[in-house]
Amino acid sequence: MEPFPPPTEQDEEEAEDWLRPQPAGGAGPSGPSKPALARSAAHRVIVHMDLDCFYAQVEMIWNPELRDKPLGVQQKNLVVTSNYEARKLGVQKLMFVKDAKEKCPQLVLVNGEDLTAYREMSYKVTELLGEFCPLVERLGLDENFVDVTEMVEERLKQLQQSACSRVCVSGHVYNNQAINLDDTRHVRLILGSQIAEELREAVYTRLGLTGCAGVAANKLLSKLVSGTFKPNQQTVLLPESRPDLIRSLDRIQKVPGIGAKTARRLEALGIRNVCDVRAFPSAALEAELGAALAQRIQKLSCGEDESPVTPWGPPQSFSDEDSFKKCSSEVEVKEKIEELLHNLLDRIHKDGRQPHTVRLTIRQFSSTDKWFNRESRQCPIPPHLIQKFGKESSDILSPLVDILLKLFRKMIDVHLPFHLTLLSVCFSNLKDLPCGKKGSIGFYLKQMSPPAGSGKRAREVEDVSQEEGN
DNA sequence: TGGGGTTAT
DNA sequence: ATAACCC
Repeated sequence: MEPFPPPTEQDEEEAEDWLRPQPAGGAGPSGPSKPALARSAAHRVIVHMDLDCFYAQVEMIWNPELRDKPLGVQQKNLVVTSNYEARKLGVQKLMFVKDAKEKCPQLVLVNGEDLTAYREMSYKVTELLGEFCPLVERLGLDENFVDVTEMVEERLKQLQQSACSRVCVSGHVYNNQAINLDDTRHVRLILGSQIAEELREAVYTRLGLTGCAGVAANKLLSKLVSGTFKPNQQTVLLPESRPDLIRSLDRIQKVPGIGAKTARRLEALGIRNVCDVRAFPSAALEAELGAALAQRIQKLSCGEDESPVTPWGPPQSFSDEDSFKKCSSEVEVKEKIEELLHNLLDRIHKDGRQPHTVRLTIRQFSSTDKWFNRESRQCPIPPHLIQKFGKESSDILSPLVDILLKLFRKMIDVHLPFHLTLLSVCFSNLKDLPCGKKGSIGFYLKQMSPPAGSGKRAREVEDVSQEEGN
């Protein structure tokens, strides 16, 4: 499936992850194969792209009148994102609506609980990046990693042939470090910064979105460096500045891959920052966390990350959820499930593949342990129902509701009182249609354009005080 | 704290 | 099925 160069001696040591065939997305080196050159690339060049306040940007594209106003995107009682106008006035991410309104009474809020528009725009970005280079990995809706090593190697070759060595960095250099053009690692990263600039430019001119980029030798470093200059700028990290970037992580949880749980366990060991991790005896750390996690953490703390950029293509699951103050009767549960299913069936229909598994997730109220008391049950979808996903026949709906209510009763004894605060339905184990042919690659494109003059989306939220549920 | 996603166990 | 991670 992949033009894989025959192995040589030097291959043994230098074979890097990105050289291996990728699982999905039709990824592979394009153009003429040049084995010797590709293999000599001991260094990868990775771009991390991070769109600026993504939800707010999408809203401003849909409704340009919002552009010069302080804007917040609201989900339930939270302002999950705000534009820079609002941030200047003190409205930060994940602020309570109440606090945000206090800080900034002129704040305009739009409801962002329906992610459809964001999701569609997000895939357009990933797809656009995929036009430049096949190795694009998504992280959430607003971030992408791009492995531009191959592009850099091509440009490096051209540069070396053209005898004129005028290369100029695009954007910032981390720490303002001096560039050494005799160091090919520097030159590669500079070429990477030029590519990053082109990617950002394309995303802006074709989709109207601004964002930041970081350029470095692996995913971890590119992600860390991309945030150094914040709205709509980019930064490249040269190898000599790597220790500085790593040291700037004052708290261990800022290392991507180390979340709340491990951070707390590490803190119990007296480990607060990256330097502490490295100073800590490996054996003791492995005894505490297990070998796999301990070794990963120590690598990350040194800025080492060999994980490849892995394109996923279309999503591997579709889910829809809703949270609320209270849901305590089976009838309400059924209504909520029907709502969730409507949205999901539509999305699955547009996708074209068929799910083979359904899952229901609930969250029960508990005053202690405020969040994260979720449980779920899943089951295979009966084959005769699977067939019906392609058709628009709405008689899939009630059998699915029945299945989901059975799953619900596995978790909740409906004769006893209950108090739910969240319901979620997830379809997974997606498979292409048996007929084949059309379902190939390309991966995802929906037709949707901003409503031009057709009025605002009626999504503005005037009154925040309304409650859901009973 | 939302409304999603992923992988590892 | 859960638990961890990411946004």
